[in-house]
Amino acid sequence: MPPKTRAGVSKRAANTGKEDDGETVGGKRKAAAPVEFGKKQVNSEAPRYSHWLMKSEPESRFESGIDGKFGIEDLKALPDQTDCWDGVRNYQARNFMRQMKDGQLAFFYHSDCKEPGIAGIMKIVKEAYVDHTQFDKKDIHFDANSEPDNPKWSMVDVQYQRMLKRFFPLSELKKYHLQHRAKGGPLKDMALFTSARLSVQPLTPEEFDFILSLEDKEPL
DNA sequence: GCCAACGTTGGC
DNA sequence: GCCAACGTTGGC
Repeated sequence: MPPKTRAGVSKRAANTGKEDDGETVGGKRKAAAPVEFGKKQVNSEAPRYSHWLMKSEPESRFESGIDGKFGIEDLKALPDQTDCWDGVRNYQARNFMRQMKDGQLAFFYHSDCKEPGIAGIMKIVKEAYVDHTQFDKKDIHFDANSEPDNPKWSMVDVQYQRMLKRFFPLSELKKYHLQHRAKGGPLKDMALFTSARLSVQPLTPEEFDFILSLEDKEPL
């Protein structure tokens, strides 16, 4: 149930709902999109991603009197170690969740905390369905502009898989990213850096595998 | 349909 | 706490 990022609903949202289907993202801006996912695909089909990274804030931070903290330890502690990833209020992030398939893996990323970085791995165990919090007036993610017969926001269920053998700090990932950008390598276009604020991001298998391989390496 | 203003994210 | 980056809104 925890809202994973603070993404509140904009008070100024006066949405007609027209931006909400398909791959087109809310904004019309050409979005500095070094990765192709921002663009509308000419031949319809959205690219099929197989791996993901999802951000959540593991440390307490009160907003409207509500603590949105949710780290990987919180997920691990739940019954079935499973939870719904509610509270996403960004179209790009939502659209990625809608592409997620049962059984796919996602990194659990800790954001907005002392040590941001990747903490562990989870699995998608339920594909996108209606995020109920958009209709709950008392929920911090309530969206007055979303109509029950045409809900704007979706969520997926995720299940804890395991912690990484060691934590991968953002700072370390960034060093690799910069190296790879200069000389080539799997992390050269990683969304964590090219679309830094996106809370749900796709990873290529190469990115995913490379990051996993760091488990057996010394911290850079 | 452009774009300035506003609000949020999230690293530092 | 600061503030750069950038998505979203809404005036024109």
